[in-house]
Amino acid sequence: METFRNDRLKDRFGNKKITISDVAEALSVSKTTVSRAISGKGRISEDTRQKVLAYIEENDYKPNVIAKGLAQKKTYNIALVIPGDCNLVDIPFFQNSMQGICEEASAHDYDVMLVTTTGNSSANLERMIANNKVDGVILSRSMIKDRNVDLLKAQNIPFVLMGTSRDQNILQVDNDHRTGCSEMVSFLLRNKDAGIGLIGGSKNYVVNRTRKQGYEDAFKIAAIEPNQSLIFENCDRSDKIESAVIKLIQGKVSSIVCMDDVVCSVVLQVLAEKNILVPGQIQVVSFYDSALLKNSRPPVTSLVFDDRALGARTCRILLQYIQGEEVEGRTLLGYKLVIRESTEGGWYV
Amino acid sequence: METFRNDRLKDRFGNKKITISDVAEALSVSKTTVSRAISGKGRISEDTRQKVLAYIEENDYKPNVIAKGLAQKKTYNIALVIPGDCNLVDIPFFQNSMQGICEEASAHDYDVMLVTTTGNSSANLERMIANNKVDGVILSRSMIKDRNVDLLKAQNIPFVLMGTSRDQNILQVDNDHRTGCSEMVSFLLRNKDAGIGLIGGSKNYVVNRTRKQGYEDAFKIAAIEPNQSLIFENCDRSDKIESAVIKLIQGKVSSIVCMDDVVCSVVLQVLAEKNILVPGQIQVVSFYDSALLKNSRPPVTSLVFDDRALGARTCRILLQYIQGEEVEGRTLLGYKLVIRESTEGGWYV
DNA sequence: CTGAAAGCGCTTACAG
DNA sequence: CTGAAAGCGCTTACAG
Repeated sequence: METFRNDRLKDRFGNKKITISDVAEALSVSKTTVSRAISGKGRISEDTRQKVLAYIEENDYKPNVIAKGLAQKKTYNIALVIPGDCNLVDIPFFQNSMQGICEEASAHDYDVMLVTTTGNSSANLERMIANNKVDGVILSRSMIKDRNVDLLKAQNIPFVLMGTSRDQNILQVDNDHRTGCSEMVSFLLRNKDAGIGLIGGSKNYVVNRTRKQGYEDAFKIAAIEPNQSLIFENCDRSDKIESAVIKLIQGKVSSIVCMDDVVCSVVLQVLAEKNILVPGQIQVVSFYDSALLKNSRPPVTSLVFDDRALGARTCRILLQYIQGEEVEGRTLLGYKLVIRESTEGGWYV
Repeated sequence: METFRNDRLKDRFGNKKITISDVAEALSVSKTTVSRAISGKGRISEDTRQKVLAYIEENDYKPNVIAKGLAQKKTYNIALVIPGDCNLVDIPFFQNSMQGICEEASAHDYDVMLVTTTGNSSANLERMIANNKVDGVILSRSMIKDRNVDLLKAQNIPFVLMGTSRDQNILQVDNDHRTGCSEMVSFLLRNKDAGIGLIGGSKNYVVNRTRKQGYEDAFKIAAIEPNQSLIFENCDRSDKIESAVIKLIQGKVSSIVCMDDVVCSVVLQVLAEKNILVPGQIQVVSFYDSALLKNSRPPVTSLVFDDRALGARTCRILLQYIQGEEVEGRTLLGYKLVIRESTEGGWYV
């Protein structure tokens, strides 16, 4: 078996990069001048500025961000905290928002450090902060009780939550799940048929509670009392979902609202096995539309959110905050209600 | 709407951190001594060493890794490159391996920077490298032609591929897909029934080609000629998968081998719609077992890999390489063949 | 065993 | 408008 050894250690000077001193020397100006030409700070004649910029461009000089950071007591890094043990339904969300975050960060010459947290330990985040490696932190979709929040507050580190919290003192950016869910349930309620079941995942996730509020809002708007026996929360395993579906079938509901796509895919399977037609006998909708449902049969009516935009927006707000700009305490992003076959049954029209 | 402004900018000294100078001064020793006590490099009396360590412990001093890095021309960061636009089936893989990478990196006091690449552009990686922000790079599951590899080679940046490449000159760590797939197909071939269909995703992914080789290996071992008309590659959309399944049903195969879980979930759906019993009429196996299939009915026989261990191992090898240690050119990690209901049909026994 | 000094590659008062 | 100098918080020859 062939082995490798890093030979770069020996000829360190093989790929030596050009520094600000080199530029200064070549141009017979001071490092100060070069620095000013680049940063745009401080007075400098347009002439020398152009001269420096031209030289830099031509010789492909890239300032060392680490050194710059040291001098400015900045790192030009932010941390993204994601749960290492999240469940399937959240994964596409993280994937997409991550990309939005990275793009936005890049655009402002920031980089993103990844922190995974397992269970309720914030050891990794603690280490990252102790090491001074980041200027701020993005927390993703949080649990009801989040230790990371406490840590960040105690250390006075700028952070924003990509998600929703009841804590008014923390910056938050989220998709408008509540309004979206309300609108979707209102759509189902348009004929005043209150036989709408709800199946949701763990109540430990704030987002599930928010969605439930949207469901309730819709009933309030329609001035209809929701039937509590049709609501099944904390269905975090497929057997729980299955038994919920069976009860809803027995209850002869006309629709089943799934709080997320994992729930939805199990619901569809169970309905298929029981030979219940969708939407013929029961309509199905999902509060979240991910790639998971892409191949579902039938395609299901769902709320769609732009997670990538969410990530980008969250990142931008953190960066603004870090730079001392004033930012909104809470930002809510839009949604789209997409009607698909799973609610196209015409029997109720 | 309430707004926020970062007040930390004003009282910078509010949360000033203790530096090596503070420690040195407090102990009436030089910074050199403190540095040596911490790093363990250079001669130092056990006495002073303990004294320094005790003080540090007590006063919670954490060296500034950025400054340390500047002095050593290191960053203590590695970059993880993941495709921003990967398809669903890869997401759980990234999620799990990511965690392994982060844990291993943490254990060696390294941190992980996230780089997402879209399409075939390596602009983000280029920026990260130009900015000197990382000591090395982990590339994840690559396409047949990967521009990042060219970039990294040209710049002479240490990197390892978490995946497989035919290029013998790049460090690679991967699950042993080939042997695993071979063993699974051998299991199906144990009764010399060659009616085994294969449905796979895009051939642009190296991993899909590797899996196919495993399939072929098994036939070779059994001295049976595979029937080319039962092999369907490049099924990257569900309609392609569906038509492949239909042809396989017409071909009266006894088994369908799915190259990944997305393929598998579509296959199961189509079989259910066509009222084909699994495993009664057709057995189904998948080459990769992710959370995606967790709720499948019936549970499917599959290869299971430890992606988290893969990530950790990949990270370790990169770190060793960066430090100048000798490492294996290629490392292959094990797998487990898990027999589940989808192949438990007794008709062929 | 220990320390003064130079240096990593930048920025930024301060002085001119 | 420009530059010398000090400084960010470390490390590391070099000398003692």
